[in-house]
Amino acid sequence: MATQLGDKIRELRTKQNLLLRQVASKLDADTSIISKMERGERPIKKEQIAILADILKADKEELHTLWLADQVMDVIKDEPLADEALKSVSKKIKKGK
Amino acid sequence: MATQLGDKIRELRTKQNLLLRQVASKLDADTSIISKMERGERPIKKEQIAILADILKADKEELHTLWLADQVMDVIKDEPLADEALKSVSKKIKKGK
DNA sequence: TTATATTTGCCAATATTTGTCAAGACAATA
DNA sequence: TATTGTCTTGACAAATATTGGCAAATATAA
Repeated sequence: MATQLGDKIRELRTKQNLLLRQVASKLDADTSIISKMERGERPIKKEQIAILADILKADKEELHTLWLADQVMDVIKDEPLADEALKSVSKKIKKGK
Repeated sequence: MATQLGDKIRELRTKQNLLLRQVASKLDADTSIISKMERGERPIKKEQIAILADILKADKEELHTLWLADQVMDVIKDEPLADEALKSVSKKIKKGK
C-alpha cells in the first residue's frame, strides 16, 4: 500500500517541519488528500510532482522516477511473471522504442 | 497503440484459420471487441488470457507475460526516466518484495 | 484538559470503462 | 454488378471507478 514517492514526500516534509496544511495550500488540495498521498492511499498526479519538488526543495527527476516506479510496481505486484515481463520491456525500450 | 499480446493473438488466430466470431463466442464477447483487442484498442482482461491460450493452443504463461509487458509499457511509454525506474523496480522485486 | 495536527469514513460529482449495436469497408465470388 | 462473409469503426448509454472535500474521529503535544 505504501509508495516510494509517498514515503519520500513525508520524509522531506517532516524533516523541514512543514505541516500538511502548508503543502496542501500550495497544491490546492485538502490536507486529507495530502495525508492520503503520503500514505499511498491516493495516487499522486504527475503534474503535482514538480510542485512538490519545489515545495520540498527536492530534485524533480528523482521524485518523478519514484513516481514512475510506483506506477510500475502497481502493475506487477503479486505477478509471478513480473521479472520476465520487466526484462522484455527493458529490452524493448532500449532499442529506440 | 498496438500491443504485443494483441499481435500474438491475431497471429495465432489467423494461422489457425479461426474467425473472430469463433473466438468471440468462446470469450462470450462481440466480434468487434475481439477485433479491438487484437489491435490494442481495447484492453484484454487478465481472466481472458487463459481462455485465449486454450482456444489458440498457446502457452498460458507466454501470453500472460506478454500481457504483463503490455501493462508495463502502457505506464512507461513516453517517459524519459523509464529506464531508471525499471531498474529500481527490478532491484526491489528481486529482494523478496 | 486545550489546542493543533493528522487520519478516517463517507458522500456525491465527475470521469472512465464497458458492452452493444448499426453502419461502413473490404475482398472474394457469382 | 450484386451478393456474401469477414472485419472494422463510431456512437451510445449503462455500469464502474475515481475524485475532491467535508466532518467526525483520532492522535500528538503543551
